Amino acid sequence: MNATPVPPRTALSAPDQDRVFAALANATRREVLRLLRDDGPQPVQRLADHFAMSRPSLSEHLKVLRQAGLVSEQRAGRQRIYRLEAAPLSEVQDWLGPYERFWRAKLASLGALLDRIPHEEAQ
Amino acid sequence: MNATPVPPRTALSAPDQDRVFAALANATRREVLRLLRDDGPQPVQRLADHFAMSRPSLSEHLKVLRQAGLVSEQRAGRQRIYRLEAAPLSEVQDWLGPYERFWRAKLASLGALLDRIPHEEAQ
DNA sequence: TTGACGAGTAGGGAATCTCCTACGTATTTT
DNA sequence: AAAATACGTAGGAGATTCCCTACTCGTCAA
Repeated sequence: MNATPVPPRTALSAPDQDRVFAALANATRREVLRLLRDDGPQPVQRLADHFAMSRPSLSEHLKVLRQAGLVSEQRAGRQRIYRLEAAPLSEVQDWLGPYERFWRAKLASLGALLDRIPHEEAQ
Repeated sequence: MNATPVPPRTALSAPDQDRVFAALANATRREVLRLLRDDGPQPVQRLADHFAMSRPSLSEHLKVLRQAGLVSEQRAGRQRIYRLEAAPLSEVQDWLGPYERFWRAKLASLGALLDRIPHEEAQ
């Protein structure tokens, strides 16, 4: 009964939360996270292949992600391997928790409403 | 078997997601959401009581939240009652889904690591 | 050791954000 | 009808974002 199944998670400070949400508020950065998630850790050049923008601009996006704690970098020769760090996303999920009942209530009543509408096959 | 337990949820377009995440990337706006969540729908003046900033500035924050679909406004005399709209937050949760296994893996291994450290009672 | 390569930084420009004060507008009270 | 109330918008200042091109730095290959 002394085991620690889940380590303690410290809630992020407001500025840290700002940084995480701001990092996510950009389609390029979300796509980087998706690539790291689906294709695993990879160097900058391979990430850059997926974007039309200049590589230095992508470098800046990576910096924003790093400062938000969403990715980490590991040097390998002259490459830098970026890796997804999902911990801040679990903080986002924790933040969402208290709101969940609101959208569940809404979706449930909308579902009930839809059920009351006669189903028409064609328009 | 023709009932609709949950209504169809259309995924947000990238610019819409940008708007939601950007709206959340500000402590004042997150606090507004919390107030609407915990204290229910309320007029602008009552929200403004909680902030040091000018009321017009808060009005602009409310506009950002409105444009992200996170709040709705209903006029009542010369007041405008703001209400939490949690639907976009459920989109955020959906977006988080595919990342969940990453932080679960990380937290689990960290938990296991902590379990291997001898528990010391005092420093 | 010289050159090429992978990646970050510097600096700059246009747009956007976040705050302010002043003002406009609709509604309610007197 | 006039004054007060509740709120939004206009316009502006200063900071930040997001993109670019040029350049620097470290590492590997010839």
